[in-house]
Amino acid sequence: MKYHHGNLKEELISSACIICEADGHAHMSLRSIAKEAKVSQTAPYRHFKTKECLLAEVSGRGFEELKEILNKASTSDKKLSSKEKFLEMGEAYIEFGLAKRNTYDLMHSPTIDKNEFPELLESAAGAFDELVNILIELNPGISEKDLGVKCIKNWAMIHGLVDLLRNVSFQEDTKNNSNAANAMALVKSDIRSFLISSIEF
Amino acid sequence: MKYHHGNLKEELISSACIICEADGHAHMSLRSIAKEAKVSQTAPYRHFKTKECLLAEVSGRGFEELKEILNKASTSDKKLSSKEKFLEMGEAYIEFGLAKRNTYDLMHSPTIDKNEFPELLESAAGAFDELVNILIELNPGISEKDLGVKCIKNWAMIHGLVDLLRNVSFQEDTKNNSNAANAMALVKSDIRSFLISSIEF
DNA sequence: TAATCATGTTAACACTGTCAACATCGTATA
DNA sequence: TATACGATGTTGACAGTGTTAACATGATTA
Repeated sequence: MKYHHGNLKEELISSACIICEADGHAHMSLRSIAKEAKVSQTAPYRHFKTKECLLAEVSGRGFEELKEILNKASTSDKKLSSKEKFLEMGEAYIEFGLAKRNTYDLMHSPTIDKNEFPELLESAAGAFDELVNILIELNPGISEKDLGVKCIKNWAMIHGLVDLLRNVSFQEDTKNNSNAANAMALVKSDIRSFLISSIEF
Repeated sequence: MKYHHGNLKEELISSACIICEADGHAHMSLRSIAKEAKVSQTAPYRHFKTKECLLAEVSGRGFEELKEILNKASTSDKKLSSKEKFLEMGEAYIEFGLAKRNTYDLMHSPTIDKNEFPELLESAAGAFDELVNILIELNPGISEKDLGVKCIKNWAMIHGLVDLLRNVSFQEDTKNNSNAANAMALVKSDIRSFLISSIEF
């Protein structure tokens, strides 16, 4: 029955990560995660100035995980061409967006003002750099300007696709025959093919 | 000193639209907009079952406005080629996303479960159809499959771009020299050129 | 040993969405 | 025309939220 917890900060963060992914960051309360750590409601305030600060931490971990995933995809020991590696990265990114749905939301939520958490900007930039590296590999000698445009183009397309894949849901039972839903179903059924025809290598 | 307001529902919605755009939907309280309409805290409950229902209405208006904007861009009386019309639409979409920042957020926020508000799905699909129409114009005789892929590709790219343009902000004072920020600045400075080279007509 | 400081607790504040019970008004019907 | 009723408003209350202030505890360090 020790008064001090010992490892509270870390435990709060990892609880927050779990709750965020389970319920969405909007439904996460400081009190609930404090209770989960068997600690009083206000204990978190010894470690985080505000709720937003804790959420920023969760978001940061998300970016770190994403960066790792992208890095792993592009440096897998399978003998892949640069193009194939890029495709792997694209698929990994999409998979992350779909699997860690709520975390991905938090990472892109305006709830957290990234300008107030510069380390988030850095983490996000780190993920971007994974993209930059592979594109340089694919386009040796490309000008900085062309490289920038190419990066944005591909990033925007894939990032936008994740958003569409998640939001333009169409339920099986309801026959939603809108153009949007039909097209989306088509893409969803074979993401790899879509990427091959849509990525600008 | 009339007991009944007369036009409360409409006034609540338009107040909500204004407050959402000003403060962001997360910071909008039912009570505050009730107060603005000089009506008791619980009056909104005569017109909206929950706060989410009111927000859904706001989101719906956003989609309607977007659809109008896209339609206007593509049917302007200027003598434009189909390509140019498409570019106008792209620019208009991006402009909307940047100008009505918080409304655009709400429209894509997971706060509102679109499956619970089918009319939202319809509105969103309506905006999508504007895109479909112009692409058919540009590609007469295109197969349904190819059309779908082309639509998603362009939509995803532009939608993703909006997200990037807003989030990969770089402050002038802070010299953020990440690859991401530099590339973004480049694109931002000439969106039209970026679209020309990135849209697949 | 004593002082200090990080880290915990308790109590309280203002604010939120929401509900139940009651009040008022316009209107359809007897 | 009188009246019953449904739509629309109000009051009061509840549980839950983020946050702060004041206090308690325990480890570290002078």
